[in-house]
Amino acid sequence: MTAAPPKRPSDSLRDPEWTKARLLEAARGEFSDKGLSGARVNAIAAAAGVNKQLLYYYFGDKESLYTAVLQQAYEEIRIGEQELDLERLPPEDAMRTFIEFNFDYMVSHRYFVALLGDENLHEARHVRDSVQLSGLHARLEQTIGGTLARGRAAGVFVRDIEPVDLYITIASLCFFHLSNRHTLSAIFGRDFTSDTEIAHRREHVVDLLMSFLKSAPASE
Amino acid sequence: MTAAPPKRPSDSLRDPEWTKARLLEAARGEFSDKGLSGARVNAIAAAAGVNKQLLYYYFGDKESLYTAVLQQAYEEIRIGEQELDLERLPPEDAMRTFIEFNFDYMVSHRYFVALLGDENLHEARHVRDSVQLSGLHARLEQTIGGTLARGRAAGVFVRDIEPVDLYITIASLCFFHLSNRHTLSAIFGRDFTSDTEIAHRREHVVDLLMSFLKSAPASE
Amino acid sequence: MTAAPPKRPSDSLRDPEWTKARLLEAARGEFSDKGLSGARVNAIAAAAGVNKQLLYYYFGDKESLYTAVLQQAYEEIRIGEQELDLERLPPEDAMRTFIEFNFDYMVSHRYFVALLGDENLHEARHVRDSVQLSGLHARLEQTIGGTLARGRAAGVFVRDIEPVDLYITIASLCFFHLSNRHTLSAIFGRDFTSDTEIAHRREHVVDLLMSFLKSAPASE
Amino acid sequence: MTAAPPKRPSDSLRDPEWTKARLLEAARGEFSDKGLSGARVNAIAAAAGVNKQLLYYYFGDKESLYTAVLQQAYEEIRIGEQELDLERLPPEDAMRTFIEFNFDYMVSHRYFVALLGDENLHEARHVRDSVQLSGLHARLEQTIGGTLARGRAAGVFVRDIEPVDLYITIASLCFFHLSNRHTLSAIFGRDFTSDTEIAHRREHVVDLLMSFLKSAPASE
DNA sequence: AATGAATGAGTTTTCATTCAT
DNA sequence: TATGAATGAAAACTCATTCAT
Repeated sequence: MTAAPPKRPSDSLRDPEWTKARLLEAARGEFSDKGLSGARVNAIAAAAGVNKQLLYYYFGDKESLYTAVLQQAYEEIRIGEQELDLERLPPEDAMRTFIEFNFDYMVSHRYFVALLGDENLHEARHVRDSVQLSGLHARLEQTIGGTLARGRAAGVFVRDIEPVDLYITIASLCFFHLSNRHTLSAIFGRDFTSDTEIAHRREHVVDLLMSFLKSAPASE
Repeated sequence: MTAAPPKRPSDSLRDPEWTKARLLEAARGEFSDKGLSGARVNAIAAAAGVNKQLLYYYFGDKESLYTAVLQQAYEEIRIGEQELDLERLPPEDAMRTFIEFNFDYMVSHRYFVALLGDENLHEARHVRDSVQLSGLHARLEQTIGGTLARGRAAGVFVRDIEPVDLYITIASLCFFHLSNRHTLSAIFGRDFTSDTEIAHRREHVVDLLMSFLKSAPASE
Repeated sequence: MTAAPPKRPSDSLRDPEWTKARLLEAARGEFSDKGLSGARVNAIAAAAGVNKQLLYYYFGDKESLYTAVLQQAYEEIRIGEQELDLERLPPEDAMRTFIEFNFDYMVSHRYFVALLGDENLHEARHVRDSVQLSGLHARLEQTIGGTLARGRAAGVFVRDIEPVDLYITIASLCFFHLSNRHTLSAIFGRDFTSDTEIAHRREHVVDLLMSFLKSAPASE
Repeated sequence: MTAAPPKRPSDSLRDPEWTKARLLEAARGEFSDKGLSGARVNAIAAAAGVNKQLLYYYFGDKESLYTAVLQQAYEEIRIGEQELDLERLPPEDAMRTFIEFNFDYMVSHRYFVALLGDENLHEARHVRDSVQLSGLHARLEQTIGGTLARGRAAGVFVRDIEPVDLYITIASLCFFHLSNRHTLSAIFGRDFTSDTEIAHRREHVVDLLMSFLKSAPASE
């Protein structure tokens, strides 16, 4: 389940915040289903239950709405990560928690996976230059870096790896099996979306990553 | 480097095979750049240097052309894999070769990455039900399975892992850093597309995967 | 003279009912001139003096507009018939009035003749299954049947004939000389569209039908 | 059953007359099904089993082919009428035979009905000015006129009616129930195409016409 | 005589966006 | 704040016709 739906309008039909939230939610659904070009402004307005013109009134145009959706999506996951409060945990637990959070977040927020896929088709031109987002991600880098450092200090993490490199590896393993689940299912003639398959992959991913961090690099 | 461009028409302007090949090539470019909905039939015909109607004459409609492009893309990579002739190599070399081939193929065939991303947005409805593709991938599964078995028999691979699970893990690590390179670059304010970065990641991916295969699972 | 044009918009350019009526009127003209396939959506919009897209906004597509035109055409003639209020007339007058109304209606509503001709080319697929139309025609059948019965009861109509059979015969004689007037004129090298010719035929048709109804069947 | 299909090509694929005949036949089917605008040159060539370009080679363009089809259709019915050799029959028999021939011809050559309907949509511009056709129809007028005269001379026909007027009335009654059978069936919710219905109508039409010709005009 | 390849002009339809209220 | 009406530009697709062999 995604973010809680905005509260119903108390008694008036005129609740701008609620209307905007409904539009954003509808847009997120449409954009993640169809992509930026495939999405229809009509469909978004209809799904939000408001007049199409309101969308323009609040968001300017289709592309700005898309940007707003992406912005919100990134904020939500990064806030979720911060709320894990990894510093309070021993490094190994912290890392495992971080990996599992990412894995589970993608599973339960498939729209996030789809949105990012589509935004990459557009060369990320809607999120690039967002000061807000770079701030959020600087914090993310620090969190991972801190956990790694604590782990190495404690002797549980042996590998020397850059935080961003590790993040990309984690993200790869949490993201790809979902982003590409349809083609994978098609070419292997098998359904990769069952709970069992997902649980199996979760275990594999966590195992792979943790054992990597804890193992010594191959000497030569 | 992509597939070699079809031979020029010997002496005539009327060479249907060549025309179809040019259309496919142009379509591949447009579809990987813009996605199915974003692509313009006009642009494809123009890029192929032919009349727009020829596209319909040969491929029926936009969506069938898209399907043809995907089909061809899958065939090319799978043929490339088969030409590696992994059976001739000792298991460890075979596996490393397979991983490196996949990594390098994605790097040099970015359109493949983009096409698959877009096709997943459409829930793989253009490749599903392709008998041809499922045959190609059955062979792939056998190749990986064979290499794993040989490695375990020889004692170099300790992990017990399903071929398809391993394939997905490999693909994740070869694919994601490219499919999501734009958002990654945007959020971390850094360019992940330089040769140096790519080489760095290649080493990391191969290292991660090989050491995983060769390591013992965590005892409990 | 066709149906009165809808009232002009009082003071605003935004009068959806008026716009729809203008579109229907323009469509009726174009469809009856060119048929469904020959008609051009562009021409209809231009004739209605509105943007082409409005046509889609209000009617969905070309074929639905065609259906709406047919529906309206049938409604108008059947309403006209009902307004004759045949029950108030003695049966012979009623029947003559009905025949003359039909004859005159076709003459003054040539588009109706053309539309029906074209709709038959399409096997009536646009009017089939219209509940509204079958209701209207059930009433028509009753009206004719009632008049026939009254006439027989009064001894003025001798022939025993089914209402629908009679209707088809009447319609044949009122319709064909108009629907086929161009080929008739061409093959006989004569103009059948002059007022004199029409008046001559009217007399002939009424005479033929009335004398048939009043005559005894050939004994054997 | 329509005109006998042209003889198969004896041994060569190159039999221009046969090819032209197949094209005409295919065109007749397509034009009577879809009308001039609805017909597709592609479909005609495919149905004729020949290359589309041959159609242009033999007939020039779509519209000329349409004209050729109409020309042939008119010739065939008028030749059929002449072959009745009405002069050899007593006038009443001759007239009844003429009426029945027309009725039956329309029933068994529905394409003729459809073609004429469509040609009237085009204001008969494809048959107008055909010297050949006006000759054929002059003869028709004479045949009817002669039969009427013989009948009046013999005292069996009482009515004084112009040959062309009579022809139009006959044609109305033979044509309309077929040309408009789809809308009639739709609006009355009944199938007018069964053999029983057709036989019923045939009797009615012959009865109506013969009794009209033999009856005295209403005195006043 | 016959064919498959190729085309230009046009056709329906879609869609983001703006206007008027 | 909210709405339904209206639009222009462009999209996919069609189709009669011609070219080259």
